[in-house]
Amino acid sequence: MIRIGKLTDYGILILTHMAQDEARLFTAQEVSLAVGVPLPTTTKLLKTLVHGNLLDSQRGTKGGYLLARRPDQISMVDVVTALEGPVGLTDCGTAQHPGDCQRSISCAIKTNWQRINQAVHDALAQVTLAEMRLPAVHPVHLPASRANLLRV
Amino acid sequence: MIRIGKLTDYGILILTHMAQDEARLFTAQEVSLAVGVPLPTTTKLLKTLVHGNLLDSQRGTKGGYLLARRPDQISMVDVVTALEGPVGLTDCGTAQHPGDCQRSISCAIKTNWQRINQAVHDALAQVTLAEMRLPAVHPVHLPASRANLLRV
DNA sequence: GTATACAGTACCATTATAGTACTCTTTATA
DNA sequence: TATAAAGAGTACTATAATGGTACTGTATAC
Repeated sequence: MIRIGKLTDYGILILTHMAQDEARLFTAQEVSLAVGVPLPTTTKLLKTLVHGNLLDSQRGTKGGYLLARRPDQISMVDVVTALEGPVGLTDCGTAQHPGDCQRSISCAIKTNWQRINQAVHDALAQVTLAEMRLPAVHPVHLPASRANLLRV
Repeated sequence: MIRIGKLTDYGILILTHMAQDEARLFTAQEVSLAVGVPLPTTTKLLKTLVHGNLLDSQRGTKGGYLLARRPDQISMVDVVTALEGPVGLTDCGTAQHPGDCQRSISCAIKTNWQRINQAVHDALAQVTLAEMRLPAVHPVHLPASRANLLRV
């Protein structure tokens, strides 16, 4: 249920690593090695995170990436939004009756989904990168699931 | 970000429809027509919902499906869990260091993910099928996103 | 006994995701 | 000012999950 992609997982790993030394400039190669994610994938993620305004980049010989804000100013919504795309909902109605809100009950449902969405959004907003560095209060070990997916 | 599949969306549509007449027996065909989802897909979903103990089924000529519990006793976690699979997390560590919790920071992150997971879980648990029948307090219309995905 | 309706399973097509490669631009420094 | 280091941008491919369908089996009312 409710999935978060591998790349987002990596992205959080990357940001958490960089948060260890929050003002430092990291090269893509450094990050790749530290986190254990292949360089091409790492660079791709770093670029995306720059686009999402979570990282600043510096080009040239002594270039690299660094956090755009302090770790406690970066929440998981920011990260997930940057890596998985914008918040949004499907069009109203079913496939058979697109946009036909009056005809079906689906529109009322969609608006209710937004209630849920908001709750999920808030949940993600509450956790910052700074907190992710710390161990959870009650660490629990759940059994592994299939195929490297984070299933919430 | 955080996606809910089309089938889950349909499933909620189906359950919401059946909740209109909560003690009645519905045939798969009836449901299919009412909700506007093709019969094969509808039956697949109905079967899955029976497995998830959200519906009871009755075989034979006068058979059909009905809600296993009252609509206010069925939450969105139940539905989403039934249709998208069990709650769980990936294995600890990165692809390079599977299960190697000490070596990397990822394990601490995973346990923190569970905090988020719990929040999401709670958010879904708070909304019941009974509530889904009602219009939201503040209905908002967000722009449509791509490819029939519910993006939370 | 037969028609109806659900149960179970296995399969195929589509699509999103993950991952990679290649070319271009910027900048420090020798 | 030439060069090498490092990021920017884009486009492509393979894999895997999802969505959708078909087929065979089983129960039950009339």
